[in-house]
Amino acid sequence: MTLMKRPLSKRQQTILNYIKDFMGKNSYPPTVRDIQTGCEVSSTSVVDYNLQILQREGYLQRRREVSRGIELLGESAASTLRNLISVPVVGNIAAGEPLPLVNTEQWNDADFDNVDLPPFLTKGKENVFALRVKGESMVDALVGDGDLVLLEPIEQPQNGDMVAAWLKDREEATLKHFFLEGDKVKLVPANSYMQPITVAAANVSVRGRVVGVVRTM
Amino acid sequence: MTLMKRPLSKRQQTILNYIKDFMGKNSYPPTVRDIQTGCEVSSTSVVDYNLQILQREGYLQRRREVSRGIELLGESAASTLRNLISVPVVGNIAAGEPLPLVNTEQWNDADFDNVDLPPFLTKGKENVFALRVKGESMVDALVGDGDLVLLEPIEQPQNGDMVAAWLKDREEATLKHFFLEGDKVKLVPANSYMQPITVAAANVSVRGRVVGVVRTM
DNA sequence: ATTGACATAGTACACCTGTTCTGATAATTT
DNA sequence: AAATTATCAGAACAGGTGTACTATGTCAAT
Repeated sequence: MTLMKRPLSKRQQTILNYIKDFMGKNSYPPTVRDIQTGCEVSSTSVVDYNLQILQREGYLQRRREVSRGIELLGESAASTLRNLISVPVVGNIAAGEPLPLVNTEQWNDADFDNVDLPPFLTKGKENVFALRVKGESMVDALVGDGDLVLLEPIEQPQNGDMVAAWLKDREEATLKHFFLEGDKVKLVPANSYMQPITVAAANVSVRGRVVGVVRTM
Repeated sequence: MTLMKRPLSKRQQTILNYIKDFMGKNSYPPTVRDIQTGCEVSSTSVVDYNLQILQREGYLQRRREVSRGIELLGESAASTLRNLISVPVVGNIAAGEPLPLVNTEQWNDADFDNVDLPPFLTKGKENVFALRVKGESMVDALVGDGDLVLLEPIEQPQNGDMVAAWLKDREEATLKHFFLEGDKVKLVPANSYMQPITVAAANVSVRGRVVGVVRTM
């Protein structure tokens, strides 16, 4: 979830996300030197310096006298749960805004805000990512402003998959059921009150298969 | 299903319980010397010796090369999961089907299917329950067939809350934003393309406030 | 009594790890 | 430009921490 405290520097954000990721995987907190190498910092003192700031800003608690004495606070603490999958929110999805390209291999979770979800919401997949919906343009997919769409990176969607696609000529992002019909693609809304559209296959750039939607109020 | 393990000695039981307790309180595992003093053992080697046995018997996993490299396994790990909230799916919500009454106090989670959700989806509340949506009648709330609606039991909704309500005369369940206007209730859909309705307050039976929606595909 | 597996003590060592110190660089303010 | 603050780099120290080693005690089976 998006943090709304005083803005953290990029390095502080990276460190915080690294700690979350580490604790999710290892059940014990990282050492200063774990963070140093994991975040590619050149000195332990820099880690210590930024940990002090993260503590002062209330993101974590330290027990200076003991090793690995880091405790995450607030929302950050959720990621200490085992079996949860940390999903990076890599960008927004809106009608006029291009869909961000996701490179599953090279992205670093530490660079994004993360949400921690149970496996049944991510199909157990490790490489699921999320997009935040801006605006009301996805209502025909039963998705509203502020919702989180969970996507599995996919190249070749199956007919019937709900996909996130970029329509090049319309300059529009959309969430619809995908059907390949010859050299055309038929896109069917999730909301049966809306009408399907058919466009040239070359005009459609699929970015991922929708595996879930999450909304909080 | 439970594997018949070899019985643990009193000291091993003590150590195992100490580790659980420690991790529950501190969010990081104890050191060998923490265990030594905490369990009143006279030597670190004795702790090490018993930890080897606990590992061999499958109660925990050790990362010998790192400090505090203890991970609880099996049932022992349950205490690490304490932050996940188990939400019972107490029934369905559909246009013609009455909303099930939920008695927060007496229900037994074991009687229902449960989903385990991270706190950010349940507002951290312990008594959230879920309803499975049947049919397409909730599309004006951006909720489709099969979706899971998360509800917090509530008696007196605030104006603007999204609530699950039963309209007595129409015999219809619905999800809408609630506004009390004198002796009437105005119900506004989440989907701005749909129209609000206004009904007599006595005709509306509110069952809970919607805190989230979850959809998997 | 002897043996051998199990369990416990005490001690010491080597590496892990948090911390501190000094200094340098970058960004921002005066 | 000068001053101030924020951030980073490198190195070194001190105590924390896992582990190894040896010795002792317990107890049942032989």
